[in-house]
Amino acid sequence: MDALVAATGVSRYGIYSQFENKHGLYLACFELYARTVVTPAFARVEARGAGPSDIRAYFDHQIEAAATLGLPGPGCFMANSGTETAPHDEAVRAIVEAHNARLAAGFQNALGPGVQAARLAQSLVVFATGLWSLSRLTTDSGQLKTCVATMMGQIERDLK
Amino acid sequence: MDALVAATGVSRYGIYSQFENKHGLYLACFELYARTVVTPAFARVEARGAGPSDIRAYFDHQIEAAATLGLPGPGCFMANSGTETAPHDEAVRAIVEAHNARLAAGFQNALGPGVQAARLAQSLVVFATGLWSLSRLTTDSGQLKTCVATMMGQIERDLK
DNA sequence: CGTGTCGCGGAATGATCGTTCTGTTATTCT
DNA sequence: AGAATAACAGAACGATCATTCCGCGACACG
Repeated sequence: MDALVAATGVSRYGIYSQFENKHGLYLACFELYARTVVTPAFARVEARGAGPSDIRAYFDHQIEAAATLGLPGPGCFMANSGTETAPHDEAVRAIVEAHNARLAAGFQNALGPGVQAARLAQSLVVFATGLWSLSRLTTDSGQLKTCVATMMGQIERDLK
Repeated sequence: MDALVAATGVSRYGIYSQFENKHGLYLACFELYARTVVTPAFARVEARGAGPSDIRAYFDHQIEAAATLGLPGPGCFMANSGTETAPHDEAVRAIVEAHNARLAAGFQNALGPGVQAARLAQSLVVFATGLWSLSRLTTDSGQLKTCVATMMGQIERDLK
């Protein structure tokens, strides 16, 4: 909380008058993150008429952004919370699972209908989770991009 | 530390006489985990003459074991530490990166030589990281197995 | 101009946690 | 058997952290 006060310039009083406690603030962060980070980045994948190339662009753009801010980076707030706090916090678990379901739906939107596309979409959620996790360790954005290219190349080949 | 004393039956004195401090104990856990968990589970992938089916068996067996102990489970100690502590702890970062390199080498051993196999192996590391992360959230082992089947199906098709 | 309210900085509070210390018991060696 | 060592349980200490409290200043409004 001290770090938060120092970084934001908001007083403890101000924070505790807006949020019940630290946990409430934490939960509020998910909504903000989903609206200001996930939605803009994922919009093209969720748009009508999206295709596999939009998935590829989504990954590449996110990697590029992370590389610009400096790798290893903070990764994805949703993915981090999924491994760190979700197992001990039912509210967080529900949020992260809803987020993963959103990702799966978005991927399937871009991959087209069919059971095989659904399976691929689910696998892409797994892949994305691992990718953001690795982005917290590696300094090499090229390695991440290669993985995306490999994965997407397989998927595009598979869809034909 | 209290939980550790209660769970192991070892006294604080005993713990602190074997390890310098909590961090030293934590680092020692990685060696134990690698030797008693990773090595036995991953042996068939690393063995000479291994093939893609051994990778598939490795994943399926790990999922089965996790489901037996109860899903959502603890996931993988290496993967968890990679997202949680490695970013703030250089020693942990080195350990987890070495582990990931080991995984990549093992996967490539089972996929055969060639630059494409190397790329697939790297993507499998990403996939595995995401898979253990998801195993901390889901209660459905079938979902995890489906992802493995999808991923391995693609890879085996690609190698031909 | 005075009064009341709001928000602030920062000190107090209470809990938790890693680590150390103390008195006691078990064990080993002579 | 007796002395010395080792190991233990649990109390004590110091630090950190979330949360609350308090005194002060700024601003609004009568």
